Amino acid sequence: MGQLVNPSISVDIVIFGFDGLHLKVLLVRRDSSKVENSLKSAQCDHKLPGSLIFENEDLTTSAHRILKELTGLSDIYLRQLQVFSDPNRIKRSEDLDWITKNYGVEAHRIVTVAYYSLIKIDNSVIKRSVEGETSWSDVQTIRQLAFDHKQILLTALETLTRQLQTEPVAFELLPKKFTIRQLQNLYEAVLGTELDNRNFRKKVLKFSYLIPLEEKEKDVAHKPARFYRFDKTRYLKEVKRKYNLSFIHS
Amino acid sequence: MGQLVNPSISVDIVIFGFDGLHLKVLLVRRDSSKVENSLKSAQCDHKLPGSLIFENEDLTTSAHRILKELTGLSDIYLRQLQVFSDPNRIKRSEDLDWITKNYGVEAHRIVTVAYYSLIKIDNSVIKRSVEGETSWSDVQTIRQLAFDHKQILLTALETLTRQLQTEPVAFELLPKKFTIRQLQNLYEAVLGTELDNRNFRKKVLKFSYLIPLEEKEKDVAHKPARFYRFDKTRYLKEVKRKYNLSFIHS
DNA sequence: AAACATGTCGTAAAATGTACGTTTATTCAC
DNA sequence: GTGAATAAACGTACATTTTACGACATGTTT
Repeated sequence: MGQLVNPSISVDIVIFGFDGLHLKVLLVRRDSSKVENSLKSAQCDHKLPGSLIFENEDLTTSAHRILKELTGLSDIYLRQLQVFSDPNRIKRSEDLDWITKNYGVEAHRIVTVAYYSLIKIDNSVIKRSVEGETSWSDVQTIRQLAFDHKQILLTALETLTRQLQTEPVAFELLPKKFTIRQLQNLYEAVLGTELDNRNFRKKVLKFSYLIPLEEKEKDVAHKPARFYRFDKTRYLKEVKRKYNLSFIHS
Repeated sequence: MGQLVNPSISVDIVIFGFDGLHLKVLLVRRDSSKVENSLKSAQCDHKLPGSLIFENEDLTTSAHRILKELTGLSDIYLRQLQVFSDPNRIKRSEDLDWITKNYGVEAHRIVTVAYYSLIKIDNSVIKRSVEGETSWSDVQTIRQLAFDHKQILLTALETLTRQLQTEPVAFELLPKKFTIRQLQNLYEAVLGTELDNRNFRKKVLKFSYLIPLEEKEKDVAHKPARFYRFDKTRYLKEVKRKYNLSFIHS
């Protein structure tokens, strides 16, 4: 039996945000000053926020802790994505150096548990984390990421695309008050398609959990749009109702 | 920083099978003879097949290895489910004893990566694994499992239910040649509903990837049903076609 | 031959999706 | 002010899919 030392475990989080037009992801710029033979290519020094796990705690708790450190918030949408465990996922010497410098550990192998998280982009995110400067990047323009983080991002994107069509996660990315147009822009940005506004309205306005507010847009050069909010309680009721009905039909 | 020893990592697999009427899951009976203060409750000594991971390999590879040991097959449907990492998920002294005896390791904490797998139940499964006797159990009748394996099973069931409605995974559970009735029985067993046979037929027979065969049932007390097979290539073509079309519509 | 279970065909109503025309409220340029 | 521009909001006709269920065919058991 090839009894080796246990791998280290890390948590990495794909944090999505939406600025009204484009889907964004929160990245950390790796601080090259810490590493001796500093990172060469300027394109390659961004990574997903994350951390090696030393604490004796549930990994979801660790992920929430990382989110709290970055945003100050603790009630953020978070979901486990997948484990990335390729033994060779971190093998480049500059990557290993960075880990040693940053965490003070000689890790021979790191298995990472990827999470993805949806936040309202207006929630203040700190400019500087323990890992380096943070910034929002447009998902479409990202070419390279450190380690296997590009692959993790792609997996997260797939999951988001699928989930957006089956669960009401869009509202995690929008402000509390939003217009139908904003909702549509989000769907168009993530799905990469144009949608017919008239049919989109008809569809979403049927949902009992989209509550129209009295408030309307201001200072726009057209008929001002009504604001709506998402009512989670009503959503759960509607889901339950559908679920019950499905047992009546033959 | 609470620098502790890295947790051990295990892989546990929920292996589903279908006997024509009921959804089954492959369980291992824990060998109590190995443990000094042997397991008391007879209901509690079943677990999911799995293994602690010592090898320096991708966890999916480990899962495939475990499946190969159990079934002799290597082309089995396998999918990562989720990580279970509660620090207290394994704390009972008899559980820790069993691990020590079975793996020769004093594990202080085990993080497990759960997989789920779908197999044709007629594929021979070995009677005795390194962990103990194996047997198929009816999913509906399972009350308790060792560790947090009941929770893992429930998560797998949820995933299977959802996946059955969006992807053609049913065919992984059925024999290569199957009747529409068998397919319907599977859906009814997993979804827990009765379906209208006439509408079910209409729906599935529209799929181009369900290929009718010449062969029919024999020795049945009614009109013998035609056999069908699943054509994966055609399925992929049909998916691609739909995907392309979705970009034509506005 | 009757009873039975299931396969097979068909059809009408309901629900949902698609395409697209029209009206309304606001700002801005003049 | 007046009209153009803009996007919200409303409406309508048609196509497609889903659901419910009637009627009949087929092969086996008793």
